[in-house]
Amino acid sequence: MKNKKITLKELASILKVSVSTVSKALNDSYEISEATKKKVKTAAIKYNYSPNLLAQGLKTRRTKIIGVVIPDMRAPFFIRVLRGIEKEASKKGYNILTCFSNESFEKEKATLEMLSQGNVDGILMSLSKETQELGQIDHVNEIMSNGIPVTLFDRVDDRIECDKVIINDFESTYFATKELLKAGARNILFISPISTTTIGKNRYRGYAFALREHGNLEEKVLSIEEYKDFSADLNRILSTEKVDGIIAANELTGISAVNIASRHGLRIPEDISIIGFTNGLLSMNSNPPLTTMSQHGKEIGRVATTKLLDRLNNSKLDYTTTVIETTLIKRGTTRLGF
Amino acid sequence: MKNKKITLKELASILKVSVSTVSKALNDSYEISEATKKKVKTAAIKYNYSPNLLAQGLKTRRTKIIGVVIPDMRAPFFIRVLRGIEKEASKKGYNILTCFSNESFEKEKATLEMLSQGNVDGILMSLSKETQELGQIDHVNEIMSNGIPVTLFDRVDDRIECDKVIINDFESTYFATKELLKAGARNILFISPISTTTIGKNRYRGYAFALREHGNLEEKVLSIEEYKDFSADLNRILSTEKVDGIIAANELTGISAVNIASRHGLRIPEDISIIGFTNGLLSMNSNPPLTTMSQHGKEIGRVATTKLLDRLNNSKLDYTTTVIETTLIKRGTTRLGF
DNA sequence: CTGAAAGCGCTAACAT
DNA sequence: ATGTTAGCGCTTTCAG
Repeated sequence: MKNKKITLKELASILKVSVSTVSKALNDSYEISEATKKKVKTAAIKYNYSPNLLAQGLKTRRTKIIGVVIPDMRAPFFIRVLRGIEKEASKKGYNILTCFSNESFEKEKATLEMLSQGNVDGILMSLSKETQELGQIDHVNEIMSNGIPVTLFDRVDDRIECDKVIINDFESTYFATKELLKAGARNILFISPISTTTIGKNRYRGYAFALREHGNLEEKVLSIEEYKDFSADLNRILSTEKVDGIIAANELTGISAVNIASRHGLRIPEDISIIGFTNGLLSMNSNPPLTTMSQHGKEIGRVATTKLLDRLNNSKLDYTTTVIETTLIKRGTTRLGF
Repeated sequence: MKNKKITLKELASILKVSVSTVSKALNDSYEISEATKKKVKTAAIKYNYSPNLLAQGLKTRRTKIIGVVIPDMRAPFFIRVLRGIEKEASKKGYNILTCFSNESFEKEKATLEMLSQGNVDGILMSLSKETQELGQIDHVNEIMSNGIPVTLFDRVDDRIECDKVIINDFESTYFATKELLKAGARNILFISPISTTTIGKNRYRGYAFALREHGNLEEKVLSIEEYKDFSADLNRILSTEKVDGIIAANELTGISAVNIASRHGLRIPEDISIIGFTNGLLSMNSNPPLTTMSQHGKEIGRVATTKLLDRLNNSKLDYTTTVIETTLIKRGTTRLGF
């Protein structure tokens, strides 16, 4: 009996009732008697009926799909966020349409345009690097003016009025730097491949502020444009300068720093302490395991999804910004007990 | 002028022509004169018209969306495949609806059901662990009988008739094992967290075959059920037995093996050689960097997408299985020159 | 070359 | 409590 898809109309004619009766029965309308509801529902199962989502969406203006725009799918952080989003969304009966902007403004814009063509009820996104460099926000505002709510996470823009979920970037590097200072480090290098993003800037500020507070210690900053040059750059710095602490603004550079320092003959954490960002698989499995600021990516995804779904059910809510606090996960690249 | 979304009907009334004329003009129908085509198209841009994908899909039975079902989003391999899929799909004007089965049969089944409700033109998927353990294939056959083509990748089932993209699992571990033998290893441990999947079984067979060929060397196999027990299990083996080579059937256990062996006081690769699977960030960034079998995940994704899209355009094609050959990436966990 | 009209599968007033 | 009907926005015969 389970076979080809069947339509409402066909089901109605099998049951010899009208389509609207079937539709209402399936949707548990108060207008329909319990008896027919039961009859319709069992028939629906028997004939393997399931509604055509396109038709339903066309009619109700609801697709139960939320679009997710991720800047970089290689970054473990975003993957964790995605996990959080997927879990929460599927719990609430929503599906996710995942798209990647690859840090490109044009791709991001094109993605939003396609998402605005009726497929999704709302959008979760993190701004691409290029978008933040260019300071563009029109494309985001435009999709919202089309009635599609957007919740931004991680990389946001103050000028966009919408729900946001961010981490306390400034404080996280501020505290990370203080930890290294407490452990005795005085020559702390800050490594960032995201110095052009809002979050990258805030992380730098936290680092710089801690140094200033601590007797105006000298800043050492390595901004990375291309990953391929990074190794050479860091090696040069380690050869020419004394460095006894490193703070990396993302996971990958943190891990690379561990490996490079280690090959450079430095003992970790005896000679140099290192703190990274994102508590992902890389950090857990490096040698030694990397002390890192956990951004609670899954939680960010979960909260962002909740906020978006809340808004879908009540568009009158005030816009809010939620800050997810980071946590320092102490592991082998920093001295114990500090 | 760029503002709210506008419909075909509205555009038609602005231009004082019929909706069908507008529709045909936009779709470059031969029935429409060049003059009106031009007029319509410029107006479409001026008034920021773009078609409602739901309505279009309802009518044409084409959504330009392909569903992707991934068993485990933490696995770097699948993420790489996803990248390949996304890139190829977006190049061809398709979007992807990404879903995760989390290695659960029920979730996989539910996902396929939802994907069969009209949202997607076709499906790319890799079977979940549980699905393979249970040997279930009905849910896949059912969605295909609903007219939605499926292309399986990596974890496939011979009993399902569809397009497939796989790697040469047997050969890859066969050659990997031979490499370790050539380097002098005689006590080679095979670690697998996927021993219940088809690919896991084939990888085991390749390993076993190489040992048998080489004078019936003794097999040592560690099958992992739970990651959390893994560390203890491996430590026990390393304490009680002589092991001078390890082949891990996936990336994560390969990396963990490196760390555990290293903490165990074994020098890598002098005392023990290790080969992992998947050429991901973890392997590149371990210490020492892991020698690994690259499965060319992006290529798998690209090819699978191509095959699916080809079938969407011509459902009469014969089903084919494409094998993507693995490549051994030699790095620091195996001795040079062997 | 253009337009009227039917209909994809569904929901929801509005009858009855 | 059930049915009739009018669309959602689009494509596509079929007429003109």
